[in-house]
Amino acid sequence: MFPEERRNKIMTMLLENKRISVKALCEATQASEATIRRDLSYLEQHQKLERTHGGAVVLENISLTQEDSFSQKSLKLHEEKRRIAATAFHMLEENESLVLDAGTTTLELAKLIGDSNKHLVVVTNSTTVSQTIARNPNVELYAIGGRVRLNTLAAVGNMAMEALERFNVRKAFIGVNGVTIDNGLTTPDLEEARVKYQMMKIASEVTILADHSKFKKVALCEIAPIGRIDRIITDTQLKETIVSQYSQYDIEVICV
Amino acid sequence: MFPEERRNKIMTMLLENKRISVKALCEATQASEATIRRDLSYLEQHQKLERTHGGAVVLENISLTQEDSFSQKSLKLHEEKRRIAATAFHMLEENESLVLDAGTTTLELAKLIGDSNKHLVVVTNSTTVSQTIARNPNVELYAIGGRVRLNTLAAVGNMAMEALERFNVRKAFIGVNGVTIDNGLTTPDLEEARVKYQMMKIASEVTILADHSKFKKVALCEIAPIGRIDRIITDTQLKETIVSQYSQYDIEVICV
DNA sequence: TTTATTTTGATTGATTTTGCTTGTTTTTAT
DNA sequence: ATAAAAACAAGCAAAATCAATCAAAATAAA
Repeated sequence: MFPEERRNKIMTMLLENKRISVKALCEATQASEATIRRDLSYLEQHQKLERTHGGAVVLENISLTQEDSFSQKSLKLHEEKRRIAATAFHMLEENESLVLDAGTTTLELAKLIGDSNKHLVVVTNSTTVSQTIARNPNVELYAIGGRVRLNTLAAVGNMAMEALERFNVRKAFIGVNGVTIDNGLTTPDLEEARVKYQMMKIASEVTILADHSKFKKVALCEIAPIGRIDRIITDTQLKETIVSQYSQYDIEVICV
Repeated sequence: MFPEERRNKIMTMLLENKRISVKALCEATQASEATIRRDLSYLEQHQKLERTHGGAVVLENISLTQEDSFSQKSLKLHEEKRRIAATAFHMLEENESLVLDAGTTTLELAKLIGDSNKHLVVVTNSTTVSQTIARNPNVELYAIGGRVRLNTLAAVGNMAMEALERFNVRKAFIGVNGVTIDNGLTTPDLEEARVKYQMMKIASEVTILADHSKFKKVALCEIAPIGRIDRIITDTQLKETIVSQYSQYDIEVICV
């Protein structure tokens, strides 16, 4: 068995079980432990796996809070979210009013607002967004109350819906989990979907923040049909053919 | 199970629940407590989590500027506030409902609730308290919305007042800036005073959390007369003569 | 074929990991 | 306040795993 052949086999076996022991690899390849270890060392140096005492495990990107341990891909996706948020931020004019929902991309926007001096009126149902935006003393901040979903820290339910009704804002920035022409905008949780829809209703201009991975995906609950929105900000990896489809519905697609 | 594999599992489990106990990890990984503790130590050193007695919690990237403006206040008499909060916490029964206002002492109480498993229904107008309490998955959390005062991160104003009206809770825990027999409970901001009063109205039992430094002080705005409350939790530095005065008004004063 | 290079497997001592035990600290209950 | 219980850190020794070294084997180049 050639060295490369053996390394391929190692990777195959590793990906099957997410883990693999040196012993199992010796059996499978009929090579000595020393050879296997050398292979594992090599593969680790080439960022193909992570060695551990007794074997190896697949590279995982755990830790949502620790950004340094993010894998290449999710780091990149994060970079894209930041660019999307930055574009949205630059669309904001002085003294404009906006509503922000809960989500990772909108949180990025919140960070930009929080670290700026822009005068804004912000409405949000997200505890996290509130706290972030509060760093900017020039913001007039309105928190939407209601039952709090603990995993997203967003207020939902009737109270949130009614509270939102009282506001009228210029722009809405909404994060979603799925975007398609046929199924429109979708998200996994029904109550959050309703809140997001309500946010759209109270805004004169609706902008969706969604990186390319959200397109052609359908989540469980519909927020609104695609015709309900005015603009999507996404990243440059979105195919031109998809962009043009949305243009037919009078939706401005901004790729950054 | 390899060490790295086990640590990945720990992080996965941790991120699912925001908190995890050593015992649960022993069960899940079939490793000894010593091994788990070593792993937790390792992960803490690598800034992946925060250890606690009995387990670990996710790293909260607490809001920075706010944290600073808080920190000076909360550093002062911090020990006392923690003890006061702990006493309040032990007064809570399973499945009880309570309302918490914004403040450093109530935030200490929120931390205790957040790090516990107690089943509770919590109503609060504080973004910070919300986020802290949300660490406890057994809490049903209701956020009070409204205009957010940026320096305290508390919702105030008509919206907050109306939202509070909808609730009826067992216990209210209120922080104040001044406590006297004649002027009652006082605080510097009028709108916060009104919210605090509203919180008292919707609770069947009102407990004031105030360290000894708040006594014989009068702040600008009155929250409520002293007769309106049922109990004060304070620290042991409060003079006995003062304690007895409040007893005449049927107010239980607990010094811890 | 001869020579150089790479790869491999075996050996050895070093390192890592682990569970146990000890006594200490922290937490909880009384 | 005090006692009991739980959780902890530190040290230890056994087992597993590893890195380093070196010589033999395989491969490539001359």
